[in-house]
Amino acid sequence: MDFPKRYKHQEAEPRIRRMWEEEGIYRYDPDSPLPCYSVDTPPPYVSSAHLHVGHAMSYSQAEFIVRYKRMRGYNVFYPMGFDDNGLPTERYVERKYKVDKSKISRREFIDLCLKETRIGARTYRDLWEALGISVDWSLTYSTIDERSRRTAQRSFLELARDGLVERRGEPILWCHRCATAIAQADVETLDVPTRLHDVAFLAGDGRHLVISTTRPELIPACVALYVHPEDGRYASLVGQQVEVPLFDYKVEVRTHRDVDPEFGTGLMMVCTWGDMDDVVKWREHGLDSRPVLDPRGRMNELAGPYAGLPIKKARQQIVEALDGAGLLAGGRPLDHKVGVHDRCKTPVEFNHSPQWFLRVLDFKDELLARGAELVWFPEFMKARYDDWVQGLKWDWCISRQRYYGVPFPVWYCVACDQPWLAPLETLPVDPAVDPVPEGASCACGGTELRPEEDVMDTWMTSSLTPLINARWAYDDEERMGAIYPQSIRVQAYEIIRTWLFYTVVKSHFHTRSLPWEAVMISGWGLDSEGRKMSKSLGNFVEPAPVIERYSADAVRYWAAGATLGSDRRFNEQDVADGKRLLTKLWNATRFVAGHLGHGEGEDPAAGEPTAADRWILSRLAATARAATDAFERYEYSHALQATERFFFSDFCDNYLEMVKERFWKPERFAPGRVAAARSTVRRVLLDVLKLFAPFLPYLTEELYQLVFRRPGEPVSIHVSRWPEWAEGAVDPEAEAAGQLLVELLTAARRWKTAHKVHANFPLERIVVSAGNDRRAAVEAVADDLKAAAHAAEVSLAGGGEVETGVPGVTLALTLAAEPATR
RNA sequence: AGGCCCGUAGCUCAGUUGGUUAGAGCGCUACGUUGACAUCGUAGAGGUCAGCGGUUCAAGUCCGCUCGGGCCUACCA
Repeated sequence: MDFPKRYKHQEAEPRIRRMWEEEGIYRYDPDSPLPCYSVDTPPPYVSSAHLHVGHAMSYSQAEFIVRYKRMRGYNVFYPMGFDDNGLPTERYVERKYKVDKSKISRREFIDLCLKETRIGARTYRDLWEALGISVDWSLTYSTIDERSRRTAQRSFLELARDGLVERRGEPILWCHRCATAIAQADVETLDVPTRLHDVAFLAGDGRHLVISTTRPELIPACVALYVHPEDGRYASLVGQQVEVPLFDYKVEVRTHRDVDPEFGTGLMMVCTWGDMDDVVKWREHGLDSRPVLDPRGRMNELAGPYAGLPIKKARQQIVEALDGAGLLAGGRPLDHKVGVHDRCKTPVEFNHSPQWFLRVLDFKDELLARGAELVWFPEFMKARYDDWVQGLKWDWCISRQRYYGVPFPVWYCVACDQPWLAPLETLPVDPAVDPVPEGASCACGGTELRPEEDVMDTWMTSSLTPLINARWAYDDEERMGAIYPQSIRVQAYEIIRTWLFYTVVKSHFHTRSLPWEAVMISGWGLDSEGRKMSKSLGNFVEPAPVIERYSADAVRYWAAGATLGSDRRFNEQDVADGKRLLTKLWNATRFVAGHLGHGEGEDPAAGEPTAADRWILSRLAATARAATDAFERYEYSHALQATERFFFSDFCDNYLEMVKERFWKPERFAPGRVAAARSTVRRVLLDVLKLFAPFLPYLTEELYQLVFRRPGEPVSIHVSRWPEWAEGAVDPEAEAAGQLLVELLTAARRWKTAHKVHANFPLERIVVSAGNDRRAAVEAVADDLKAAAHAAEVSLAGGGEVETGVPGVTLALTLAAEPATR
């Protein structure tokens, strides 16, 4: 048999990949009678060029499960998507081409986005393919393609029809850098060292009323001062007007129970809108509005001499002016947690403008119930969902003042400003370029319409991935029935509050169901110090060179080491361990292949099995069961661990040593014994390869093709059947016998080591001493012991002096010759 | 401030529903091999399972508290 001495992954992996592609083994078959296992996998942002080994880790982990399910006989529906719309892409294009939306036309900007999108998609696909991710590329979607636009627009129209989407003007979270409204989920908090300034307001009696603020630039936006209603110090001031420092107007002193009398001086400045508290009081008490910031974050004319300044500059100058006027009473540093836009880290402000909202606040209970209905792997990740839903404060703002995204299918009546919604049959539509649909007219009678210019939040589209996959927007009932709700959503934990939550929302409203039956949450790949990988920290490990050096299988091996949902540090040593496993598998198979003969040993029941054969078959069954149980719990790492332990310890260290003699000197054994060795070793090794196949798809495929595949058998190990075991295959008696055999063999090897001879050194005889209760057991393994220890004779008698791991059983050993001394 | 996760050998981590003497890989030391093995085998050193208290015949595992780390959420105007 032509079996290369070494496995060369650089050559093998691309070749095997081509074979998979030609045979189409990962293709979804809509006509298959098999049960469907459908996967909703994250469409990565293609524009960011930020892939590191952590991404390789989480995609691999999900894929272990997919491969397992495929081998269990499921008709797998596994599409990849590319998320190429929305702010991340825009931000990337702005940075790469040094443009922003004020300097370039909408059309040119979108063209750049599309261009980057295509480049990014290619990079991503190359990596997923190299890693051996078994997606069906014919099912690929992108979040800006026609199907996704139609799906997102239809979703919008149906939600609007049902009163779940509405257009309202209110203070909304706003990013000045991106010049757009954003949603609560787009905000993250950062620690920002800042300064708390004590500023004096002037009461009518000339008294200084000192308030503490981190936002002195919002003094011109001040609309009231607040005190606690029972704070005696200020009782006489309530209802009075006080002078705003530096700015020539007055505000009223009011009361609110939220004010903490212990904080600062117990006086609180309320502005047009520095934070959520300001919004609440503004709404509750009908306060005036003094918005001082324009949409780009500059002070407007209400700021008087400071008009035109950006926030930070205005703050600095106003502080100086206060100081100069003797109105700065003090200050101290403060570690402030500031809400920032997650995409650009710009502090979030409030802006009052009309936006589209999807109502979620009224449905918290229903959404929590959906979360409880979903099966979570691991279970503890559900808490993140519950916490997020319970903490929601805003309806979902879905409109963005941006260019590159799915347009709203909306026009406005020029006469009355009411929105006019495009009919379903026109979708997808882009009001910015498409003509107004024929016959469109407003309920007020107006016929002149202007297009909506905003685009949708990117999550409006990606929250529909299960419905995009199911071709919901095309009323494809066959596809819908086959794959929806999907079997599994796979993703990492940081987007539970966004992607997972929003997808649950959409499916709840559109199909009154969950989008999937279960969700599998992966952890993060961290650097060797346990830090998050990032370009700025310089701890970014790109997957491609690691794959090149150690193979994709070895990278996957590393990824499989993280238990479900937990983070894993990246160490090259772990990948090297994976490479070592590949070498060991290669060599073990090479050895076995050399002794299988041709066409022999096909029948697992052939021959006369020895105790060793029965033992390894029982261990195999136990291992397959453990791995299968683990996979059913999505604990891929436990499945690998069980398989690896069996392979190294039971199979290589012991069983192969036990059968060597039957392979080397078959003439000394009954033919049935030799046949049993061949059939058993073939059976066990094939099943071992199958148990490893989800983790090491390339190497196991190569070995399957080299040694095991026969005409009429599956074209690939990855579409072969997962190992099964018969009732009673795990045989306690066979295990006990094997255990005894291993103990005796170990004792014999230890003795040989002590006598400075190698493990295969021939023995003239082994005399086993055992009590009556163990004699029969020893006799049952004597032949295997003789072969494994390379002894000419094994007999039972008294008087052994060599201890074994079995109480009461001792050995006496005699070398067949004097060891050569050197 | 609240929630979740974590703290086990020098390093990276397993330890299922509580059950002998706490494990693996790597690393380290010694010896021996290399007739599947850019290897392998055998043996060894190395652990107050973060700490304290509780439940129990029995706790790394369950409960409470403390300390330390990470993440999430909410806040100090």
